[in-house]
Amino acid sequence: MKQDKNYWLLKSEPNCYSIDDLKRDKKSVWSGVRNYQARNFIRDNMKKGDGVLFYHSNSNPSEVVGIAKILTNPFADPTVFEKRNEQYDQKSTIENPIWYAVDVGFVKKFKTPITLQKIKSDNSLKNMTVAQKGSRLSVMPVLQKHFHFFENL
DNA sequence: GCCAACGTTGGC
DNA sequence: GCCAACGTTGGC
Repeated sequence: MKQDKNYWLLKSEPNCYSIDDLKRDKKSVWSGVRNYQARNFIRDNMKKGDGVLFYHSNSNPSEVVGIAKILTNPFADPTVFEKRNEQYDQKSTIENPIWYAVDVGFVKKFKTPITLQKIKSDNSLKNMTVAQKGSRLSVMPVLQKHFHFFENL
């Protein structure tokens, strides 16, 4: 695993879990990811101390609303073991998990969010993965230079 | 292993 | 609500 700090964009639907929820809770378990590509990012590259852009998807408008940070290294997604969860029956164990989660901590909420439209129209931001057509991943890597733009807002 | 059918995501 | 862009499922 690389030593350098990595940066991520995490999507959440605000009516499900918003930046205000994270601000209130201070931290939250980022669980329930059931996409293999997103899983691989979490499992293989995400680690304690990484930076996070918090993004509201399916929103009006969709936008980056704040900064968060990764508080833990990846661990077995606990929602897999909930009996009423449809994932309960699969062969995911603590020793050999299929799905992973991390703890995410609140850092700050922007006074003015950066809309997807703004990202797409900004020459230095428009090549971000989130601005690309058809990108549906809920977890995606972010370049350091892009993270710094948001961090310095 | 191919691929059609179906389900989901998410911008608009 | 529409639909493009995926991902998943299952018959063959």
